[in-house]
Amino acid sequence: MTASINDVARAAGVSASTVSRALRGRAGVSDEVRDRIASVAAQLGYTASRSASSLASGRTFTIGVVVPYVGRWFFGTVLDAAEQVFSAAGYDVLLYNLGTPETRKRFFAKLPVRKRVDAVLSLLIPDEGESAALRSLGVPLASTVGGARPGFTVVGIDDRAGAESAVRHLVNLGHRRIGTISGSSGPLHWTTPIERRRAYLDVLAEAGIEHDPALEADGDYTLEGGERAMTELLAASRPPTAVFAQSDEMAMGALRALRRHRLKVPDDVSVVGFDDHELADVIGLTTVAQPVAGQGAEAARLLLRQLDEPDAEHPGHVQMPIHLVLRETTAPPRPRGPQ
Amino acid sequence: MTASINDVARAAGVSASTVSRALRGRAGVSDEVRDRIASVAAQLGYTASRSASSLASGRTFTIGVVVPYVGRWFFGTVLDAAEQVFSAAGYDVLLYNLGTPETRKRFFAKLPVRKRVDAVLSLLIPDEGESAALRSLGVPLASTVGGARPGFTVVGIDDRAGAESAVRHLVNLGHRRIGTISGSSGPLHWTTPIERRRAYLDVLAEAGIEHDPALEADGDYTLEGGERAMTELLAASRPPTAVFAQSDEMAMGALRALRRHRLKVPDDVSVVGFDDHELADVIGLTTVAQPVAGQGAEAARLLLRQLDEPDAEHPGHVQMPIHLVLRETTAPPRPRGPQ
DNA sequence: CTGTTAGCGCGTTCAC
DNA sequence: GTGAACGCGCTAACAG
Repeated sequence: MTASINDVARAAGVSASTVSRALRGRAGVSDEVRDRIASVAAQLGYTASRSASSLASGRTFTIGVVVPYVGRWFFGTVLDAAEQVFSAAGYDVLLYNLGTPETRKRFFAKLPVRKRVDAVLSLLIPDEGESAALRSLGVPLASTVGGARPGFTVVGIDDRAGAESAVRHLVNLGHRRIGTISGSSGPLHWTTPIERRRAYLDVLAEAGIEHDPALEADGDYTLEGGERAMTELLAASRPPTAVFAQSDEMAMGALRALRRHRLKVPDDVSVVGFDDHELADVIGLTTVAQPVAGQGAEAARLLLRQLDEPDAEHPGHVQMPIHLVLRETTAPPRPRGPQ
Repeated sequence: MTASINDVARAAGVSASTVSRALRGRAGVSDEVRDRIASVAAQLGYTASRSASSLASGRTFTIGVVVPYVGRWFFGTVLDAAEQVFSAAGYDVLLYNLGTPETRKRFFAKLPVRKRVDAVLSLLIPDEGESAALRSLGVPLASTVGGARPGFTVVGIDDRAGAESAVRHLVNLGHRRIGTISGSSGPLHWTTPIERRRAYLDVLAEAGIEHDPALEADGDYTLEGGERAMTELLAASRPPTAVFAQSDEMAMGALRALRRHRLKVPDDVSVVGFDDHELADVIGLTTVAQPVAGQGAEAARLLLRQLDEPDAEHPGHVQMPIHLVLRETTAPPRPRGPQ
């Protein structure tokens, strides 16, 4: 078996409490004894049992991170950044991947994080019941998605402004028939698609362009969905000359659909995405860049700060900067040929 | 505070041990009592403290997963699949993201998973010392990368055969100047790049093509690295007409470099990748497909089986199938113009 | 079928 | 500065 605190105490000729104090850097241990204990512990390969110490102290030094799909670039990147911040501070990360409705339901029903974590970072937007469940844990909560909500520290972006800059860019290029590929809102309090869509409608209205429902399609935030949605848009009686895809992955799907239809980008159709996906640059995709890793790191930092200073004031909502990145998938509309 | 087992016991009019037995579905509790306890527990929102129960039972119901970069598609996808298998079986996942040398060193020095996990899945290839450290944990070990090694259940692919099929494809198309973009082997026992490179050399030799060191470049397994490597290859006195990139991300970088050099793919240069990245299809990249999620799920299943049947025989090495996917980045070399 | 008794390994009072 | 005693919440072995 692995060494316990008593093994170390015996080998060092002291009591277990002294070992505990010494190893955790608490005051009240002479330097000589402290050194002796440290060397004995190292020699025995001793590590305090997390189960035992959290049982005794009530702290777990563990953060629960809840993610819809770790495999997707966006979430993987946020998680990566957050994990680095947590582990640098000595916290472990318990990961919950809640991609399917069943796993999600099971998670919120059983709340396996109860009594296991000191805080929770949610990369998914909980609905009312799920929010309440998380709040019932009684630990600090943070999120990198969705709008401000009670009990959570939310680090996000201004979805509205981002989407506006994308659509306005298309308008400024001279496009009048501008389509959009949205993410399904689903049954959740997922405000992002709502905000981005509203921005789309607002900019059209502002430019005096009448909204045509045939120019909206749902891309489900996936590549395949984006492809399907673009195909739908192309089937309209008067297809769009430009498309605002509300995520880069859907934009990539749209590009694939366009290629299959032998349409040239940006000559025949312009495409703007949202996110600045790692591969957006490879593809030359014009997009709204948001600091994905930055949001994960910032949310993690804010969570740690709440753990350190439980009584201080903490911001409920932080917005990170965004900007439009012009690349090669947008251009003025082709001069009208014979209609 | 949250309810403890004693609160439930008191409210249900039974002892704590009966509650424990009832809630874990152990035999020896009458149906009537079991139901009563279940409803009381639900009402009180009781969940057993994992710290306490693992302290008492010695089991943690937690799996440690060690990953080099969660943000990269390959690892994110493997992790996603593995996590689903683990959580379906009632296990939690402790994630360790070891991207930088410092975090990696710290992890193996302190081994925070000690006494915290029932098993470890490693998505990185540990060197000798790191392997020994993991073995010292005394728990089942599995990995989805690298070759067979003692103490680990390894789920992998035949890197050699995969790389051979890629290079042979280029040879069969008629290419004679075939370059390769390799992943740096680094200081680790990372056999993948070695195997893939050897396959490259073997196929060239087999085809009677002399090996030209100027046609090899290191792409560091990243997009940017792939771009740099391709740029290097293009600077050779006689650049390649085809390139085997040892990962799709490097292949995408190569494509970007080629576009910047105004070279057409596959007309001027053919490119083959390795992995079948999610976006390979969007880009039309010819590549060697490997079941990425499949490897994660299989490794997870094998680990769980070891946990269930510690004394049974367990396979040390499993190989998953691979196959070449022909898309649009490969074609016969352009007929020689005036040299 | 159920209750009682001991720990699991540590942190945290208190004394000394 | 150090040690002894207690308890964190639960499971396991033993009675009955």
